[in-house]
Amino acid sequence: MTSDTKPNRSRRSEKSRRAILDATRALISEVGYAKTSIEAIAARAGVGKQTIYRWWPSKGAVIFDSFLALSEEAEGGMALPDTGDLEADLKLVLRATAAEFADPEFAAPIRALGTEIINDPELAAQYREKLAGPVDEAKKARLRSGQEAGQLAADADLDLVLEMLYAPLSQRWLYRSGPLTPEYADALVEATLRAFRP
Amino acid sequence: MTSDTKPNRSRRSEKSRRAILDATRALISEVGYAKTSIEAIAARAGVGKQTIYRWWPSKGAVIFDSFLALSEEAEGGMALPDTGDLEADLKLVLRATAAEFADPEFAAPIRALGTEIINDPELAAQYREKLAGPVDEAKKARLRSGQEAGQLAADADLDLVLEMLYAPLSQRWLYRSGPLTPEYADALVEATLRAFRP
DNA sequence: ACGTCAAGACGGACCGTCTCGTCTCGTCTC
DNA sequence: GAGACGAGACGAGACGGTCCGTCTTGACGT
Repeated sequence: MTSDTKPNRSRRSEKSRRAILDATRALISEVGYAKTSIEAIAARAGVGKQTIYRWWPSKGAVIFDSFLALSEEAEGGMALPDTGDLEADLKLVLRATAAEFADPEFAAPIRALGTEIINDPELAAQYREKLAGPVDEAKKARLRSGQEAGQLAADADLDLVLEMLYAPLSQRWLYRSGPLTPEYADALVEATLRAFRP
Repeated sequence: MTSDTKPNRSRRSEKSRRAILDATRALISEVGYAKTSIEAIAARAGVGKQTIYRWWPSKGAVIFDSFLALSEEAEGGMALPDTGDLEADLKLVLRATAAEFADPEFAAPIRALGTEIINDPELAAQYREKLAGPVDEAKKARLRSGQEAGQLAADADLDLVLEMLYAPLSQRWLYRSGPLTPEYADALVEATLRAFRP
């Protein structure tokens, strides 16, 4: 009855897939999230609309995949610095994160992704699993190392530590409620470590 | 709802204004943000579309005003509890906030507003000034009282304290990255107070 | 009389679906 | 192997929808 034949992955055109993902990223950073339409992506990629609808269920999924592809390219830079000084390492990382957020080139796509995630629980789950998850694990690994070195309370809830470190930064950026200075990043690290010191 | 030179404000129909704002809130909590269109609002409110476009510049502005009206009604309940025990008071408030977020009736409109704010800097500024600002001031007043009672470091940056208290909660809810239990709210308060204790 | 009002027509942008005819494949036959 | 065949993905774009933001109409209130 259901002639809902699923597409055959092995016959998929890698060229079209890349073109669509590249066009998506280009359009988002050029004209912004709101004005990026499926039609525009298809035209830019030199692709039929059906080729997009065949492989992705929604605009959010396309945006998500264009991100996933980007992060997979930069897989190597996943390891966080571990000089033995947790506070110094965290300050370095949080300052870098703050600087990234300040760059419009990075900011626009992340806002686009955030917008989709807020209104699509399924996409949110995928985001946590495939993008945020691995990064958070790397961060928690560094915290655990600090824990073993006695720079963090042994019973500290690492998920909570992570949230207290990053959530204020994310929120300040997302809602544009304040400046993202290196001093702010430092204050965040200092306060969080004070809360969870051994 | 900013600078309207052309239309004559004194002739504006209060009945239509209320009907539009009420219909907006009703639609958002019924069918969700994405499916709430200006046309649907006009039909629901029994109002011509032009009456909306005459007084509001965008869908985001209508949504924002429907919120503003709501918060102005509940102006009285702005004062936070002050029993003298800062930790207990904060736990009470954060638990209540967590419970509010868990209620779909509240959640949907706040997500809608958040979506608009992320992609509209001007709306974000208005949000901070007219909605978040006063609430944050009330919260900071309670923190200041705790500071004077010696329950918080005298040199604590109250903006930072506020962010460390609320941002993790907001982020967890916005991205659905974890449960919002009373225990979580308590842990957040305890960790934050530990970071800023005298 | 004037300006706002409800109602809705209008052109335009995109949506998601649906053909087209073309271009790749793997398979089957000789 | 070589050529014919068929399944299915492809680019292109027409189609009926929804919603946008503007514009027109006639009723109503002051």
